[in-house]
Amino acid sequence: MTDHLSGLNPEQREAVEAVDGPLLVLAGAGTGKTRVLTTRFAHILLTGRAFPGQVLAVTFTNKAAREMRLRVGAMLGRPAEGLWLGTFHALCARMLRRHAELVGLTASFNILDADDQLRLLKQVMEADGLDTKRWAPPALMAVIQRWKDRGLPPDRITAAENTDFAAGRARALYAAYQARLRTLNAADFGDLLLHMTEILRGHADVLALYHRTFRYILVDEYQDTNLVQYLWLRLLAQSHRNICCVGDDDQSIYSWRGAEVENILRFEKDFPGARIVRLERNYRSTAPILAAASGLIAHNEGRLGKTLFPGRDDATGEKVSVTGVWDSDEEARAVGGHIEQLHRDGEKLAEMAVLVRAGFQTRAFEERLITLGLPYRVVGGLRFYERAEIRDAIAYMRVLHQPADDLAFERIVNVPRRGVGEQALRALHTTARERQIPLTAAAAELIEQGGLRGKPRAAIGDLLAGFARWRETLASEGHVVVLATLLDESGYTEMLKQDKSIEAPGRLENLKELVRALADFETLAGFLDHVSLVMENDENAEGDRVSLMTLHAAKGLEFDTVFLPGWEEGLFPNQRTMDESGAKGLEEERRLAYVGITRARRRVFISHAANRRIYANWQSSIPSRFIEELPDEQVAHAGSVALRRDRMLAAPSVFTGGFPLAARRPRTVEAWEQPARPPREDAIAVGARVFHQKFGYGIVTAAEDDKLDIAFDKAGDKRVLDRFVEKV
DNA sequence: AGGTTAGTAATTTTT
DNA sequence: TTACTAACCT
Repeated sequence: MTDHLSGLNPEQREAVEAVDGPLLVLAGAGTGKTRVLTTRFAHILLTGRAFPGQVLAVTFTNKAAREMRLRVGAMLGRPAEGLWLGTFHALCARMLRRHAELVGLTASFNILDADDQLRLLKQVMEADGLDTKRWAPPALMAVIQRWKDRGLPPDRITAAENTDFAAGRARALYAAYQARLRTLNAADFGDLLLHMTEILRGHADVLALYHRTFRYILVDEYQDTNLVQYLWLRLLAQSHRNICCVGDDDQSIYSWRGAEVENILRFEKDFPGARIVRLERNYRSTAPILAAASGLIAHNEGRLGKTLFPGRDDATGEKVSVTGVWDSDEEARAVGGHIEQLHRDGEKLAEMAVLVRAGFQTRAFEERLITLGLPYRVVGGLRFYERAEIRDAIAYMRVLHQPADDLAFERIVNVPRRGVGEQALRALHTTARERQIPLTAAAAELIEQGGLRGKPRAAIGDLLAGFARWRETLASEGHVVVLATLLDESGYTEMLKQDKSIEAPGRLENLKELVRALADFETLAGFLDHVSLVMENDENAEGDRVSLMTLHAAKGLEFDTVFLPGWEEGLFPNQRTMDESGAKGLEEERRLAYVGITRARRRVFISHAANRRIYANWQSSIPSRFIEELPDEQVAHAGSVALRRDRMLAAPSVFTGGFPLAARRPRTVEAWEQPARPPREDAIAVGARVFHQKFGYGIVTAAEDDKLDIAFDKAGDKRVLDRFVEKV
């Protein structure tokens, strides 16, 4: 009976066993947070307090939800089914489909992604006669999203709130946007929470239904909740108050997305009599890493206050290394060299990560790793379902499934090019608006009545006939076959085959992958919901590779070795954050630094460059204040003494800007040089046509050992290692 | 309708 | 520097 409790430390055990009443678990980095949460879940079920369907477990990411499901299942000894376990958005979508009519939608409403949202909003703004050059749609989108984050529908926006955008037109535009969503039978991400909260607030019977259903509530990453998520939780928890929130105020790094740390700081006030358990024993990192992280985060005010201490006896280890380098190129070389050295000493590449403040920083490291021949993966970036070709294919499927999906139809009506331009589209829109019918219906009508002529008429007619045909294929052959058919018959694959750009072959591959992915779903509707809610991107996950990602993307992960480059004022802490959010922004940047350091089990390498290229020109920069804030005794300034003096002598004046290239001679350590490798067997000869993952197709112009000079069709002349190309 | 060019802007982004 | 958009040309 208590099997699942063995191996927990006293605090963890307390957090698991305090089942009744409100509980806040303050879980520092690496203190077994997930373990507590899953064990608590299993404990509730195993002690017979609730059936699986009576526990509501909320996470932020699909990944976290998947992991929890897996681990709960393992503890129960059977697959965990029938659980209300998922992300805020997925759970709300599931609930909202039951009560959609209460907010003017039907159960089969569409969930729009960021792209659709923006296009729709832009249309609304243009319809209102707003100059979208002067007033950027993304800016208004952000305003609207912040309102939704705070649980505010248009009618609850006060005049005082409404001054920011386009001289007070934001509220009216918001209302118009919501009206458009309703006519399209669609909801955006924010709506899932907003609608559900409104329903729970306004319909006592629905609220009572969920009070009866959910006897226990578990919440992960509570520090990242926004106001509407908090309201939703509070409504659901208000009768029994069996709510357990797990979080770490020191890891709150999403305030710019509407997250409010105050939610966690206020927990005791919101739930009087709440118990608070602190998890401070860290089982992940060495003592110096923990001390460095703690020393840094201590500079923040307004914390609930936790101190991480080593939970392992063997937690001695290397000091945190801080290195100053001349410029960003040297930084990339140094990091690459360290990675290579560690790899040669037997460390796994998959146990190393380079964590940067902003996405563009990964490029320098990518290039360096390519040169060194070290495999890597970039985490984040464009997700699979966000790629243009995938979104196009899905748009076709959406129209197939739901002919009234105007946004999807608009996306593909001229992709591939069919000669349908602005004119034709405007005619469709006009008819659709006048007759209050969807675009596809308007198109059919216009063709019938001769409202369209020439090329557009034939093209749109063909497309509509195509959809009719594909709908039959869907009925007879199923959704997997229809996608392949449709891509061929619409000319989409042909378009990509004709496309000579570097990306085209990859795009075709992605579409094949999409067809494969589609086979995992029983129905088209199920697949489309998955696409909206579970945008994930797992390719490249396999194999021993170095990880490159932003600090934000690294939250929740851990590695033996972590590289933290670019610790310079302006870049990290980021100037724009400080300009926009002042002292609060700085504290969030510091938490980001804290997250970065605490990702490491054994080694942390921080570096800062004296010169960095920003767009076209070089700029000199000074080390991040966070470096000074690290406790001295935990830090080893590797090689920086000489470099510091060097920098003082050679650094260009801020006023002169650039400096002669000759001064930029890096001091690359010899040991980092490329090790000799045996030549590969299927050696590629001069004149061979090859394909490179990053540079595309090209012709080999020279070969020397394992290095090839290649004239790429698009990317120009490059020298690359032979194992990165394949013969075609 | 579609391709070309000039001008502008450039974090982080769990869903 | 690059990437994207809006105006401009064919």
